Amino acid sequence: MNIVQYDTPMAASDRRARHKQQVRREILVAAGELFAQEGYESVSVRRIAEKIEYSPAAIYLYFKDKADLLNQLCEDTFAQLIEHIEACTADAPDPLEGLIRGVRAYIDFGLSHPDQYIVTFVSPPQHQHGAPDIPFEGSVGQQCFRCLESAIGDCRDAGVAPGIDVKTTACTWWASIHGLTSLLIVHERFPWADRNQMIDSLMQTLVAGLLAAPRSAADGSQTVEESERQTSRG
Amino acid sequence: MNIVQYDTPMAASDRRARHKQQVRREILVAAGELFAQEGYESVSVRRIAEKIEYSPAAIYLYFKDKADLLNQLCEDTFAQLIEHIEACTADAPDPLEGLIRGVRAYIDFGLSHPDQYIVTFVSPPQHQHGAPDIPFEGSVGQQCFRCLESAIGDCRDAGVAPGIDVKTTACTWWASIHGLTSLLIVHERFPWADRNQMIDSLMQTLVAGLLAAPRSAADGSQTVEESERQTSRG
DNA sequence: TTGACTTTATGAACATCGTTCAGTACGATA
DNA sequence: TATCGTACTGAACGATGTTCATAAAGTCAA
Repeated sequence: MNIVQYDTPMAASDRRARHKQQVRREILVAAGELFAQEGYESVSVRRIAEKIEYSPAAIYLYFKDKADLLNQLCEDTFAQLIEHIEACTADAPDPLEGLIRGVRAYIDFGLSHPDQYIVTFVSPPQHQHGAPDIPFEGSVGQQCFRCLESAIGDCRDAGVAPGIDVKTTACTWWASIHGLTSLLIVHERFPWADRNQMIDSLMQTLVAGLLAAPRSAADGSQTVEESERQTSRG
Repeated sequence: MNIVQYDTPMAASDRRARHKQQVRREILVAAGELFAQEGYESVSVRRIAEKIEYSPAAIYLYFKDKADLLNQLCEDTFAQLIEHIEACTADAPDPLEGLIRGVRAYIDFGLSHPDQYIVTFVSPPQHQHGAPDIPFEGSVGQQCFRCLESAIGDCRDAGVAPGIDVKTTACTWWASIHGLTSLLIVHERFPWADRNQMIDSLMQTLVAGLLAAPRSAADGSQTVEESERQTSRG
């Protein structure tokens, strides 16, 4: 940090604001590292304070809550998520490839930011009784879901799966992807199959589902029974 | 409860053992209700004790931990789930139909026992760092997963998808199914597509994935790229 | 430089948490 | 009736998230 000896009044208050932002960032970084290493629940505010050599009470000058700390971290990392997905899908040769790359980017991101992923997607939103509704409209989550919707829409428009309902497909895709990501994080000790093989298998299944989707939009709901009849009795 | 006035010595100790089991059950029921209503983290041992009108310390005569309490509840849930699935799949005409019915039974169970489902599958297992591993081998959870594995194995053996790796497929199926179930429960306010349509869409996708699986076991990992090439450039 | 005012940081405290343990009450046995 | 073992409890411990009065430091007009 620079040592400024003679300030104009305005420069002084500027520097104070800058310093405040800096301390705030310092807290976030420390908290982020500890949460990632040992999990949100088992990291105390006192330990975060100790790491940055402040008193525990100081943290409450910068953040409302311990939860607020994590939420701010989530905002940060999910801005990164969108950035990451867009970077991975930018130069895809076609819509389906873009969709696939985006999904892989999502899974990778979740697995490398497990704590933030759990808080945003896995934990039930109601913390206490009478907790304020956190709005979905305009959230980073919505932005993220729209990313998936538009990627699937592009595939449909490109003729990959002309008959699908984009919203339904986006929901089930998200469900599958989230299912794998969250289970791998939460049930870490489960005797999973090989991780990459599972991701590949899921991607293959999702794509196969797209390609096998009904060619006309009308009769989507009967398809399972049709497939089943074809297979089991033919 | 019967009032027994004259016991033989053996009958007396029997009754005491029975009473102990009864209290144990009482604790589990109370804990289950509270966990379901307000979540594991925000229910204290003291509140559970208060509900059954015992002292907090009494609970530790029956359970090692607060976490142990949760684990016992999960065992119960698994047992119910297995029973439900087996009832639904018992008279299936063929393996694929059995698999499909089992999966639907799983989702239905989750959606109609949302709180138990969350406690068992969604909430991260409560262990500190360096806590002893709770063994998966021999647990009811393993039994449950084997149920899915064997259903998928039966499909493979029946020629539905000869080339698949059963374990990998079981894992990804569970991930997808769990993803949908848990998201529908946890993010209740999310603007989902029609619920039944989503379930149908997921089932269709999973079955399509099975049918499109590689016919030989060797080259599973390349299938996504193959499918994609076929679609986007043809 | 002084003195008033604002911002930043802290130590002590509060309520609550999971958990333990010495000690009590009580039914079963002899 | 006396003894023994089990079931149970009250009080306490250390740790948690959070608050608040207070102190220190910084800012700025005079």
